[in-house]
Amino acid sequence: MKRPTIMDIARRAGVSKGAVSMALNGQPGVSEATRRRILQVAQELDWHPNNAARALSAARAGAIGLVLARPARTLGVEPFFFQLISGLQAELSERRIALLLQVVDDHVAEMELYRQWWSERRVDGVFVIDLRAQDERVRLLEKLGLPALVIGGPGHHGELPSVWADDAHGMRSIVTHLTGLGHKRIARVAGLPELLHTQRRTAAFREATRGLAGWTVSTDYSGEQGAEATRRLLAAPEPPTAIVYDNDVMAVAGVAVAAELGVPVPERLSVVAWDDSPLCQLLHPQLTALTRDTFAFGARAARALLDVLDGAGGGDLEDHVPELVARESTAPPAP
Amino acid sequence: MKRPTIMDIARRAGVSKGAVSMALNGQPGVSEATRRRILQVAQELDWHPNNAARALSAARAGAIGLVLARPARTLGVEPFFFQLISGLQAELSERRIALLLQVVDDHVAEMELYRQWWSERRVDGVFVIDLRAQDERVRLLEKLGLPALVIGGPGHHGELPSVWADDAHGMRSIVTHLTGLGHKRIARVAGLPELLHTQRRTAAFREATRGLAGWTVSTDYSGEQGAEATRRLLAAPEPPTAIVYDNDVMAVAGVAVAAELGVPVPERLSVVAWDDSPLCQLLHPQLTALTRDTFAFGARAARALLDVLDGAGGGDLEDHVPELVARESTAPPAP
DNA sequence: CGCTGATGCTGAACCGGTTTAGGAAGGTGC
DNA sequence: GCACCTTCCTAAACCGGTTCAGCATCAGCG
Repeated sequence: MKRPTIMDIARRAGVSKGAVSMALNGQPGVSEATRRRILQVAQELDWHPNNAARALSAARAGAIGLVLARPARTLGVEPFFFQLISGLQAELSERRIALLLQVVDDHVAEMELYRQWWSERRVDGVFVIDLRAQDERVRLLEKLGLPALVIGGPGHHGELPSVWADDAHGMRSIVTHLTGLGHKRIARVAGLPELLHTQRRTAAFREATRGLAGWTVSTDYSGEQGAEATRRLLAAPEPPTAIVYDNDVMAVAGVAVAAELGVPVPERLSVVAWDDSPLCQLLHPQLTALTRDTFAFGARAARALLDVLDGAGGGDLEDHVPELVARESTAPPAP
Repeated sequence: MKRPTIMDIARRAGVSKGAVSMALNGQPGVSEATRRRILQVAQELDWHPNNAARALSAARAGAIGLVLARPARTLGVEPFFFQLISGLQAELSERRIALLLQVVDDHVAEMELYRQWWSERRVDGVFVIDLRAQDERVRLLEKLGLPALVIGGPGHHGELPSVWADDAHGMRSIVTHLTGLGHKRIARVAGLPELLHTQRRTAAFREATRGLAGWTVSTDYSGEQGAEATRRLLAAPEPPTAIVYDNDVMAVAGVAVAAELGVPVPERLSVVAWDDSPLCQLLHPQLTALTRDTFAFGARAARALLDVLDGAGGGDLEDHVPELVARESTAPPAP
């Protein structure tokens, strides 16, 4: 099949290609009558702009990049990312902007990719996730002048705009729920300690458990390490009566370990998952979880970046506060 | 920061831009000495080709598209897709080809997107997944002449090349394992019945369970429906002694339901998952599963599509046969 | 020595859009 | 009647690459 170009339209409508371009982009410079005629012809021919040509002359790529730099093994299982991507996508596709997805091994490769994308003009901007303290990526993106939106703030994202949820509030609501039930020995199985949002949750957890026995162990977010951490916690001389997990996958693994060790949930151990997913409701008992609308979060993030590209917006944007859904995995501790 | 163009290199090397282009692309037409000088200058200036310009003149987009047309809810949980995408990616990025990912609601939207991508020349080709019988997408792609690789054959993919795994063999190895243990009442919780690979597995299952009590129930691949199906199966007057699940998520849900109903696994119910994942090893008992190297499968698929774009290859390509890993969730049936 | 062919390079056309300088036509003010 | 301003449109330049016809240069050969 032959693709029609702007010249084909111009010929059929009996005008110059410049006029066609103006008409199709809603620019002033053509009469209303001519504009209608041109649009009519464009529709007849089923014309769509050649993306490369437009990108070349208008200096926009029509694409946004997203790099995932967690090891594929830990990624695979987390519903969070797919929800986020779906949300980003939903917003971008309305503006006919594509999402370039790339999975890399580490931050070095990620930064190399930013350089490459920038110098090839492949993307108009990028989403940055899993922010760390003094994150090098922020400096690089600022230096390159590649528009970027940091998903997960606040703080440490320099001049880049960011969208974030209130981790501290979420953590407080979890601990309040547990202490309300009477728990005094609360452990937390955290995700990657170098991530900023992990650090914020850790600080909030420490603050909220002041006066109680509260301690945090770190993992890489994988189910394996979640299981391993749970095993160690429950084997301690004075095991916790409640465990808070930093994601749903580790919580599921934790419940499995408890069952294996003969520790009934919630009778002798309460479990809370950060991030909800169908998984949490499949299990027996169903997991108490902190839910957030990740799809909507993604959509909001995409809109924020688009605003930046349009020259508007910027700065920090706080997302809705996540909500705790109490299910069957939390109960008062055994006396 | 200012991006250098091919003209900047030409000026600094004292040659024409045509010569620079030839040198950088390894085309004949320049002497070895000049080529080295040009490459040297390009490196000094840290030049990278402008993707849009290259796409416009060379009529290649430098990108491959992948559309996911399952509802986001069922997608989120499956490790399979992330593994597949990582594999595709790994191969594509070596050739500096980007992956465009889009999540849509249904096949209609998917086909619309193919039209759009085609007319905008956004991609050089696409991967097609979740093939159905008499799939309309195949006809559309053939009509458009948009290069495509069907992941999951054989059959029903028209003239399009395809990469696939032997579902029938996998199913036979599962049933053989179960009958070898002595099972005579085997149920199967299948995925979406309209998908071709589901149909192939169903046919193979029927064939392999000939002479036994074997039956299949359909789901949408989600954990919820997997749980629901399990509940119904176990409530029957003569429940199965083994259940084969079409993915890991449903198998996990099934085990949870069994626990809830007080049916011990594997003593009174054996469980096998099609597709392995860390999830299967976290559970207690660990799940017997059919494992395949999805990452490698993705990489192979990407290579196959690249071959097609290069004018080579085509036709059917069979992937390695998946392998059954026996763990703790299968055992002889209760007497 | 003149012819042939290969080699190495230049200059220009081209891909399909966007943008801008400028010109024709028509209306307005004095 | 003439200067001046809008409105609507055309022609051409431009984005940054690739490709190709054609021109010099030089070696090989009869």
